[in-house]
Amino acid sequence: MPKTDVGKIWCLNYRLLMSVITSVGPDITKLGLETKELFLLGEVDVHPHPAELAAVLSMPKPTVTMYVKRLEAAGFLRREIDGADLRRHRLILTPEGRKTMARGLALLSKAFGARLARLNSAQQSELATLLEKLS
Amino acid sequence: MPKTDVGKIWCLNYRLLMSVITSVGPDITKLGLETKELFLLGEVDVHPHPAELAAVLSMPKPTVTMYVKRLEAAGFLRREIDGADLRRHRLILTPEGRKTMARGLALLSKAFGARLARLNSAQQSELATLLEKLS
DNA sequence: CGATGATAGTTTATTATTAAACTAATAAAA
DNA sequence: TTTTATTAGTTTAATAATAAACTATCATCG
Repeated sequence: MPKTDVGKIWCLNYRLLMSVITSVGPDITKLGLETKELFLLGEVDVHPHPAELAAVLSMPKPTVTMYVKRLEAAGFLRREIDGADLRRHRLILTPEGRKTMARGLALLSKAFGARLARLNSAQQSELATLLEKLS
Repeated sequence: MPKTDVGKIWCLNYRLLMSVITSVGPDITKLGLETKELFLLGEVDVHPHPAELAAVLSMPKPTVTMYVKRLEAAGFLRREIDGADLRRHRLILTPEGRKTMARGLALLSKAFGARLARLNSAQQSELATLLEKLS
């Protein structure tokens, strides 16, 4: 069996993601946030501190600052100062933010699902399993 | 078996790609190009026209214009006017560009390969096949 | 305790990206 | 053949993202 071309898998995967993002972008924007802001919202429950978010999402800290500022202004999240460490800000999704996040992720799932529809059911499960192992 | 959470898998996959990109970024920069410029170089053989590249890579056309300009200035590719259609520019990798592309993709493969190593050889082939159908 | 180094988050100044408008060439239709 | 509509690529003008430098707080060590 020929050795798998890692670079090729990489490029395919990259293109897939970018194309899904591009296709849902406009619909997500209609919800009142940008795609990357949606990703951030999606991680807030698990990683409520900006520094963690920057690390998990591979974003520079100032980028997180800016997104958080916008998301807060839009009423999707609020911040509390962490009593135990006055430097840290604990981010909390508002009910509105949670609702919007769910809608956004649903759009994303739908778009990704549309691609997935090219595969039969068994292949979809297989792909899910493989990607899960990689993450 | 529970129904797979498409959105969750998608987010995991997204984070995987971003984290790989971020980790190799500095090394790729040392080769004299940016990560996204490398992706572009990698598609030039198959899609030699800027408009196609924009579509395939989900990039706006002006972004391609700018990257091409830089890559040409750096000596990694050159352009010819397509005789059959004077609007179109055919992009061609220079030997130097091809060498640099190979090096960059090797860096990417190495970083991604570390993750991919969690799959056995058959699973890697399977993943490649599935992603190809999705792209 | 102080002092020194590290961390959280922000601000500022710069660079990167892109939407909108444009030129030039082709294709299609009248 | 002249419109008219499309397509390829670029330029310009504006926005988005980020590196570098900063403030404030915490942690460690003498």
